[in-house]
Amino acid sequence: MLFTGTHIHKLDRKGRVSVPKRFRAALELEEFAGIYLYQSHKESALEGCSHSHMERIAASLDELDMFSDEADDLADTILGSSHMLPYDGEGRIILPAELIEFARIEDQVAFVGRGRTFRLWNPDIFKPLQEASRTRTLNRGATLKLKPMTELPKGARPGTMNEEDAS
Amino acid sequence: MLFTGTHIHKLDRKGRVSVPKRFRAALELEEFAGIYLYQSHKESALEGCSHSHMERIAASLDELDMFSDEADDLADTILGSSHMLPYDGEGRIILPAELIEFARIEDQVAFVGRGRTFRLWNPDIFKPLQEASRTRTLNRGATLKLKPMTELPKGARPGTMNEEDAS
DNA sequence: TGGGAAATGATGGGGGTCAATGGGATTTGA
DNA sequence: TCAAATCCCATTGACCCCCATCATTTCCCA
Repeated sequence: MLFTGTHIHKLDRKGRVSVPKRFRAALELEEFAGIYLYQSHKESALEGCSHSHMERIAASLDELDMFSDEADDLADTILGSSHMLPYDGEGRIILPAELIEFARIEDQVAFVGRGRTFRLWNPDIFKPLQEASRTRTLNRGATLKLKPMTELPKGARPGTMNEEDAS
Repeated sequence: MLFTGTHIHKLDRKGRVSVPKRFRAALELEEFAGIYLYQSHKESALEGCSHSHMERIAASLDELDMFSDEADDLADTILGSSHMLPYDGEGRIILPAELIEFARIEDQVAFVGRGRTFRLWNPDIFKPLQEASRTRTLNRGATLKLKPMTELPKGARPGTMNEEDAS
């Protein structure tokens, strides 16, 4: 149930692109056969997630004060600008023109796994950023403190579903 | 079911507008085939929801002190000014003149998903506001604290069908 | 271990279907 | 009786189903 790796696929003349088989497999138990995409806040990229992840975002927004400005902004930015994209018979989606333009995608799309979510990039834009990010990580000598297995929620091995990152 | 995305439809000469297919699908199990609309108290927009959500609002109002000013005001603004709008055979509603005027809608209507509810806007008014929301969200460095999967309602998660529930 | 089937995933494109829209006809209700 | 709401049907264009082809990987067996 994790999205991992980078997969580059072609955007065809009809605006369609195949969702990588690995990603589709990670989504196959979902009630909605397709993915959600919305514009990233920080990057020239698209954020992608599953239906259940989107439900989780909506449920989390419900918890914020219903009339707070922050909830309003997040609802407009995430829920209001998201696109629900069903697969066709071959597991492709149609990338809306608005999103193609935003992410400055041309004839290729990079699907980049980020665990529970993934991103879509113009490969030419993503590549140098990835290198820079790798360099920063190395220079920083960053290490990741792993949670002990025993603290993970039940069923977290194949069907893991608990982390806090929504960026 | 969730309301997501922004869908722009045309308001015809008879004051009719098609409810987006995706939104109708999210409502199809409702007992009332149509939607509720009322004036937003913060924005130049219309709040929209399903019959069952309106029930939920009424129930929440019940919990407030029955004679408080706040309950009075909310009852007036929400329940008192709400319109129950049935679909015609093609899934359209007739937008009451009062609401068209309030939201300053002209020949187009933007349906904007907000999870359990949605809003109707004049697209020309909504667009710059959405941009501003995005900017504020970015500057605020806002991240959404996601609820743990286990607190989501059944059916909102794929785990309902796999080993996670078995234990 | 090399090479060729066979299976599977990715890509291309034709055409049918249905959602969105427009407008006329009929009914309802004040 | 008139106006507004509802029903009904026509049009159109985007989307989705289907199939054909191409590219890779896997598998099998010599």
